[in-house]
Amino acid sequence: MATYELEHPAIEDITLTDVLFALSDPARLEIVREVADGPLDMAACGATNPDLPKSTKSHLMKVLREAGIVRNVPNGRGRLVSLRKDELDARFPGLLDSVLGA
Amino acid sequence: MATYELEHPAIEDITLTDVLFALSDPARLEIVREVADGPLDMAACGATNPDLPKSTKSHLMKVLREAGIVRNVPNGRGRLVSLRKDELDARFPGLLDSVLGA
DNA sequence: TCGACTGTTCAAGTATTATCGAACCATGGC
DNA sequence: GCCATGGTTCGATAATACTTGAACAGTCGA
Repeated sequence: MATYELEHPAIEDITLTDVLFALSDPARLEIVREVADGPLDMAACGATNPDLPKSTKSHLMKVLREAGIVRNVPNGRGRLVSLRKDELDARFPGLLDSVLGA
Repeated sequence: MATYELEHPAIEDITLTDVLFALSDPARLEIVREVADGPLDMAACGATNPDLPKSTKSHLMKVLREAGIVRNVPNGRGRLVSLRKDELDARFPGLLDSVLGA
């Protein structure tokens, strides 16, 4: 299942409210913080919630991905998660930095 | 009913996720934009939705107020709504500007 | 090729939010 | 004092969102 590409919205289709909503959940925000320093194996994300069911984590990732915040590409038998920082900065200047800096 | 003060959270009790959630709704975000230029009579807010039921508008305001985004004080027979800009800027530097600038 | 590992999707249940009418209340103007 | 104005609260219903188990699929290593 880690073989195919998942859908990612184009930058111009990303909406501010969707981004804000995705970031408004503590668990999702935590994942974003973890990924902010560089790409991470999806399995390595959410280390703070080690007992989080995988279906739940998959859903959290889906919300972040569909909001345009995160990129999620196949990587071996797993997936690699990265922040779409440059694109987000271009679309919503300063937003990500202010959220992550808080 | 416009006589008593409503509850407003202290700055230090304002959480980032609550703020982001409050701003993640288009109708609420619109109200914030309207108020960004200065205090406004509550009746004047949401001019874009003129047929919005007052109970609905009151609820939207409540979410914004409880998130710490807006101040809502009695004013004659109505209420005056204003942005808690300075406080928000102090607590989450750059956040408001990036959201409003988007 | 056969497991073990990593994730996705589906479905069902739960929980949170949104919406809006109705009842109610202060204030201001007459 | 009375009424119209502006807004809150409550209660019910509808709509979203969250959570999780189960079933399934691609990949890697032995």
